Amino acid sequence: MSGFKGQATYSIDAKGRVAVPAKMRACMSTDARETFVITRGFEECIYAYPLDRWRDIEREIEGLNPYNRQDRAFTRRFLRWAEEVVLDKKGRIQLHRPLIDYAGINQNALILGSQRHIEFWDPQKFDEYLAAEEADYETLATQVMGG
Amino acid sequence: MSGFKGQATYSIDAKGRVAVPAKMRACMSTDARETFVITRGFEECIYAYPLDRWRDIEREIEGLNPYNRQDRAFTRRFLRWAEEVVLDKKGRIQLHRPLIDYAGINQNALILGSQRHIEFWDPQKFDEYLAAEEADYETLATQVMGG
DNA sequence: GAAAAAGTGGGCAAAAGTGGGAAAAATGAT
DNA sequence: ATCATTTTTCCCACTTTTGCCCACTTTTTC
Repeated sequence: MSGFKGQATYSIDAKGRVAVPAKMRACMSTDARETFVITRGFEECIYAYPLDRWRDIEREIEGLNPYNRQDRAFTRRFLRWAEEVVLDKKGRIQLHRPLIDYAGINQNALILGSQRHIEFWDPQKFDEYLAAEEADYETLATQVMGG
Repeated sequence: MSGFKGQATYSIDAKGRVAVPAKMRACMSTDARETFVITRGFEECIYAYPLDRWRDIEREIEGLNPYNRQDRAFTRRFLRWAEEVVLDKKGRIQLHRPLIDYAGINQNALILGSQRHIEFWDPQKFDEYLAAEEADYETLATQVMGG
């Protein structure tokens, strides 16, 4: 079982449904393949974690100190927008208004595989995000992965 | 199992299929011989990694910090174009439009073995690339490998 | 020079993606 | 409490894309 990767641009219908690309569904363990936890992502997009990955994140959260003010603040902000959703028979995920509005998505969604999770973006917003990052790809690669 | 080397010029058909040269297929471990991960390469070409080699790369990506902005940016840009493809019965790889267009390939592809991965180039683009590099081969060798 | 392997091309069936409608459930007003 | 309205859930049908298979040509090998 490998990490999520690749991209797709799919339409969102009037009911807020988007298909999870088959190639991404294939990356998940068969038992966790039906349920995702979706939430606000960093930068203006929606994150979707397969249930088993979400369990790992929960474990990290449980490692925080409830007697520490900052830890409490982070926990509240982090969990606030998270919700569990089940794929329908055609492999679609149901996104709810508040999340769709947060990501600014309408009509089409750009779907990105990002190793441990899937991201849903408004295509235009993603372009703007890429353009706004100061470092170009090659520089970034050298910085992050070591030169 | 040795590294990839050598070159070939094969045709791309209307569906975007190119044969992986038999001599390169022979360089792969028998179990990983069927699946590649293809993605945008540095410079305008397509990289193809055998699955086992890709696993190593994924491990590096997993070492990044999802709570760090730069790490997220790199992960998105890096994984965006990656996709898993399985060779068909005749040993061909399926390249999709976006990658083909990125590399500017039409009709024919120049296929290069490059140690850990295989590269697909538009033949003309590769010539231009060679011509554009300021350092000639001998100088480059001295600089990179130490003189 | 024949047999086998490698490379090229196209057709067909299955799966993926898209949209919409009916049944069931929830909500709210009289 | 009942009925109407809205929302949600489930299922079905259509279109497009993808994957799979077969046949042919060319090249290599013995």
